[in-house]
This record gives sequence, structure tokens and C-alpha cells, in this order.
Amino acid sequence: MGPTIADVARAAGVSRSTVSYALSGKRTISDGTRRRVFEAIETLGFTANAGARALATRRTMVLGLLLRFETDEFAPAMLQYVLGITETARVNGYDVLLVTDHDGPAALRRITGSGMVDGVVLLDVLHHDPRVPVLRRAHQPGATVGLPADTEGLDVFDLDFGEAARRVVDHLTALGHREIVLISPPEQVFGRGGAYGWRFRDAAVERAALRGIRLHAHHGEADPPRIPAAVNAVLDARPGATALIVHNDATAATLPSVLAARGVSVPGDLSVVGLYSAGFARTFSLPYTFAESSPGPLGRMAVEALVHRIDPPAGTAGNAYPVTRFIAPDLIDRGSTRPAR
Amino acid sequence: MGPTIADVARAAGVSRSTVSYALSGKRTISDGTRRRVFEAIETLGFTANAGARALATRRTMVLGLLLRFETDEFAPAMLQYVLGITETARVNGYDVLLVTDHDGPAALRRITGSGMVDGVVLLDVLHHDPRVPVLRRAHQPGATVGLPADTEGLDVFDLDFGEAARRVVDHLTALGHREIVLISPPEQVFGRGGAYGWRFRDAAVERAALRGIRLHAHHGEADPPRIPAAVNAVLDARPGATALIVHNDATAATLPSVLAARGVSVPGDLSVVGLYSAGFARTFSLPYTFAESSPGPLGRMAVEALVHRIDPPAGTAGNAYPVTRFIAPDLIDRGSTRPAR
DNA sequence: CTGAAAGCGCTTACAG
DNA sequence: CTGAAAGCGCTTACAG
Repeated sequence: MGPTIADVARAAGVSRSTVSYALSGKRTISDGTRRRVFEAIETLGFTANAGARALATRRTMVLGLLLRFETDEFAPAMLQYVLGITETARVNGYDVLLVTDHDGPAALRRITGSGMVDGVVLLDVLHHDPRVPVLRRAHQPGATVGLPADTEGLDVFDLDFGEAARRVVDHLTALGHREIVLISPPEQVFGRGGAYGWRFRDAAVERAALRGIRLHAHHGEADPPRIPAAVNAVLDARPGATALIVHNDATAATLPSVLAARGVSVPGDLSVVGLYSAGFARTFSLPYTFAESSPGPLGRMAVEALVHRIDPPAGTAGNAYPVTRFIAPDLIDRGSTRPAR
Repeated sequence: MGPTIADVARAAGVSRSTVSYALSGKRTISDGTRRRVFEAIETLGFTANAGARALATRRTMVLGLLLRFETDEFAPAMLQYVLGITETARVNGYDVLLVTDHDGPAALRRITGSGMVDGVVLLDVLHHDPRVPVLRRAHQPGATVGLPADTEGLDVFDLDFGEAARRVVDHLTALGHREIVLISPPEQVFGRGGAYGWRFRDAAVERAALRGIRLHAHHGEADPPRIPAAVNAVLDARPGATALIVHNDATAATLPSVLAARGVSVPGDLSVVGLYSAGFARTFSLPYTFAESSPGPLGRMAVEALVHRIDPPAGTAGNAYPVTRFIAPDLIDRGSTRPAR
């Protein structure tokens, strides 16, 4: 299609290898030669063919990004991760192949087996995620955002959901709240193996027990139209609760209007704490105090780990042990909690 | 890394070309040979190397998808397009390279010049979009979602924003409304060349004039925290208005809570019509009658046009003229409008 | 400082 | 029905 390295070499009056080395800088070139090469590149509009380069170098400079769009998950929350990942990839010279196939394991086999990518980021990882064993057997390194049961061979990054729960419960306990409602992710998410759901819930329950307070955990609804009724049912069932923790994106998104319709003022009648990202809060104009879920930093860390595995920096052991790293969530105070009456 | 076609050939006791033809089905293979080949493929876990195949066939089976994430645009609305595009791409055998670079023209030059992609979809196209001339000069076909000033050489798909405006205005006029407020995209979007903004607004203004009714067009705010005050200011300034048209994703997203806080009931005090997608309405629990912006179909059409350009179906002229196609929006009645008092 | 040539792993005319 | 070989466009030891 376009000009090849041979065209450039001819135009510059040098060999193809000289053009290649001028491009890569892997050996010294005289100033005059370099100038002629780059002039030829410029006038011809040459860009090296990616397939040929990949074949020769065994590097595609592409990262795979695997997403799942379950209908009971809340898509806008995923966007924050995607942006952090594509941006970090570019900064490191990588493009991103976006894969949203319903059959994740097959898609993963396809892009790794064919060598389309130099590494893979798995998003929204389940406790027993069928993509994980496939990724482990692949010839490319893999990083996940989300904690699988077996982290063998993967670099794993996730929010410390247990710590998030403890901080949120402690924050409310310190304010004197003795009865708290928690709205967790939908039951289907737990059933499927969305471990972040029970990691947060179980830690919250345990902490509440330790503090001697009552914590009622309920699943939220997945389908937006059903959320208002579900929230109302939960609050009706727990009339003594003075605080609400929302670990459920879809519920958080619609909570302001549900509470307004119910005539509940925050924090006057109810203290509210969420768990989501600042970007999410901005998108949905959520006015609540929240534990920051840090999608940007998590995506960034996953990509950087991948990049280091693909190309270990000089002086680093290329075969360093896999890493599992948790981010401790910040609690961002927006004033939606106050001392219990 | 993994096994090559030579390994398969050796294991099956045939030549490499036979393996290749067994894979592509481009010539007849005896049953026995075919079986041995596929057994070898299976036991070795062979997948053809994408770079080598691309080099030989000049086809990568990858489509580029170019997004812009301006801070004054509302990211969740973009997701609907992305999903329609990746899904349609997969159905047609293509993967998607997601490109979110701030420097769109450079990114486009990079992925087309290097032959990483067989075609490109441009999203969120501006009136004078700097990516368009780059795409026109590329060796790969391009399709856009969104209408540029110059469509030369591109397949273009967009909502018929003029028709959308006319339908919405006529709907309200028929109900007896004589004074209407329109909230358009932010001023920055107009300034940058977001033609969908003025295409809708100008058609609405024209139609209102034709019908002899008053229509006040205002720009919405881009920054979510500023939206409530902006909406209140507009409604304060137009006390006689009985209907509101919202062509602004960020404003639509937060409108229910703003109107609730203002004590305005819909449609009792105010008739409201939006312009967005059903998926967007679901995500934000928007209860309003709306003109469907059809991101799924538009993304699908763009990909299908691209696929046909890349591989013209047998019996089709491969050099068919470029297409510019508008989708007429459906008006989905959610009961948020009623006869003017 | 530079060039000639092998090799990366496929596909596809060409031959039989 | 099948094989030997050229070619796709790069990179990189090997030589000088």
C-alpha cells in the first residue's frame, strides 16, 4: 500500500538496514546519512508496517483489554478503568485492543494465541474467572484489576474492599450510629463470583460486630427501574437505621432522586456513605461522602506492571515474582454524614 | 512462541501450504488429510500468527475506533456507540483497536500508516474535524458517526438532528404549547464545531417560527456541579414556558433531581422532551419522553459499511459511491408531556 | 559508520 | 488432491 523501507532506502541512497537503524537508533549513524534518511521518510510519508515489524521483533506494541458487559452490571462505572488503561498504555507506547466478546476465554485464546498482543489486562475479574486459567497458559504476561481466587502467575491489582468496609463502618460508628443498612451489589453478582461484593460486605459485618453495632446487609437491584422500590423496601424494613452504606453503582446513581421522593433528607434524616470513584460521583452528581474506588490508579498500575513484564527495565530481574497489590481507599468527606440523633 | 504452521505440517505429515489451505478452505483437501491437519492443530494448540498473516494477506482483521474524551462531553453517552461497534465488528470477524489519543490526527496517521487496521470508525465527528482529511488520505476506508462538513470519500452515518427537532417541536405544538425552552449542548461544543448542536437547534428555531410559537434556545453547562444553577436560571428567565426540550446529556442526566428540588412536577407543571438513547435513559433512570438517538444502529451501520468497503460482497461494485445516511429518530412517549394549560 | 543476507510465519500462484 | 518456493516488509546478527 504505502511506501516500504526499501523505497526509503532507495530515495536516501542507503541500505534498508541503515534506514531501520536510523529509525530505531540502535546503532550510530552519521549525521548526513541520518538527515537524508529522515528527509526521504518525510517526503514519502513512510510509516513502518506494523505486521512486518511484529513478525521480526515478536512485539506488537498492542495490549489486550478484556471487558465483560453483563446486563446486571453498570457500564458507566467501567469507563473510568478503560480511560486510565488506554491513557497509560499510550504513554508507554502501546495501543489497546478492546475485546468485549461474551465468550471471554475464547477471545483471550484468540488474541494471545495469534500473538496480536504483547500482554493482557483483565477487567472485572470473578472469583473463579474462566479467563484466568487461559491467561495463565498464554505466552504473554497478564495483569488483572480485580482479585481472582488463584493469583498464580498474574499481577493483580484491586481495591482493598475489606479495608474500605472497615473505614466506612468506623467512620459511622465514631459518629454514634448504632444501626446501619448496607446495600451490596445484586445477588446475581455474588452468585457469579463477584468477590468484591462479599469482600466488602463480610468485612463490614465483621467490623460492625466488633464495634457492637447492628449492620443489615441487603442486595441491591440490578435493573434501574426496580431500584426505587427496592431501596424503599429496605428502608421500610429497617426503620431504626440512621445510616446507609451503598456499595452498588446502579443504586448509588439513582439514590438522590429516590431519597428525595421519599422525603428523606441527607444527612438530616439519614447519613449516607458510598463506594465509587470521584468520576462516577461527578457523572451522576452524587453528593455523598464516599470511599474512592480508584479506577484510574488501578488501571494505570495494571498497565505499568504489564509493561515491565514485557520489557523489564535494565537492572531489574525480568522474572520477578508476581505481585498482588491492594489500594487502600481514601474516604472523601462530602458532608453526607453527621452524628446520630 | 507458540507452534508455527511448520510444526503443524510436520505433525500432520503434510506441507505447510496444505495446512494453510485446510485452515482457509480455499482449495479442496481430502477428508483424511484434513482430519490429520486439524488433529495436529488441536494437539499442538496452534493459532496462526496474526502479524505473519497480515503481512501475507494485507489484512489485519482489526478496525480502528477513534474516540475523543473532551472534559466537556459526557462520557457515558459514548459507551452506547462503542458497544454497538465492537459487537458488530466481532460478528464480522474483526477486532477493535481503541484509540483515545488527545492528538487524534497523529493517532490516525499512526494506525493507518502502519497498516495496523483495515478500516477506521471515527466517533463524535466535528464540523471541521482535523481527523477527516487524514482519514481521507489513508489507504484504508473510513466511516464516521457524525456529519463532517466535507463527506468526500467517507461513509457517513448520523442521526437526522433536523428531523428530530421538527418532530419534537411538532409534538409539543400539537399539545398546545406556545412557549418552549431548549437546552442545547454547551457553548464550547458549538465553538469546537459540534454540528449536531446547531443542527438540532436551528431546525427547532425554524420550525417554531413556522408554527408561530416562541422557542428560547440556551446552552447547557458542561460541568455537572454547575448544571442545577444553570437550569434554574434558564427556567427563571422564562416563566411563561410550558415545555422544555433537553438536547444535552449532562443536563438530562441530572434533570430529575433539579426539577424535584425546584418543586416542578412533570408533566403537571412542565412538559419535558429529551434527545438521547434508551440505554442512556435506563442508566440515568430518566422518565421523560425522548427522541431516540440510536447509537447502537449508527455504530452498527458504520461498521457494516466499513466491512463492505474492505471486502466488497461478490456481485457488488467495490468502488460504489460513498454514502451519507441519516436515521430519522423515533419519538418514545414516556408520558412526560401533556396539553398546555 | 554501513551493507548484504537470513529470518520472522504466514499465503498463494505455479506445477504436477 | 498436494508440494516447493517466492514473497509480504520489517529487524538484526554478521562482516567489513
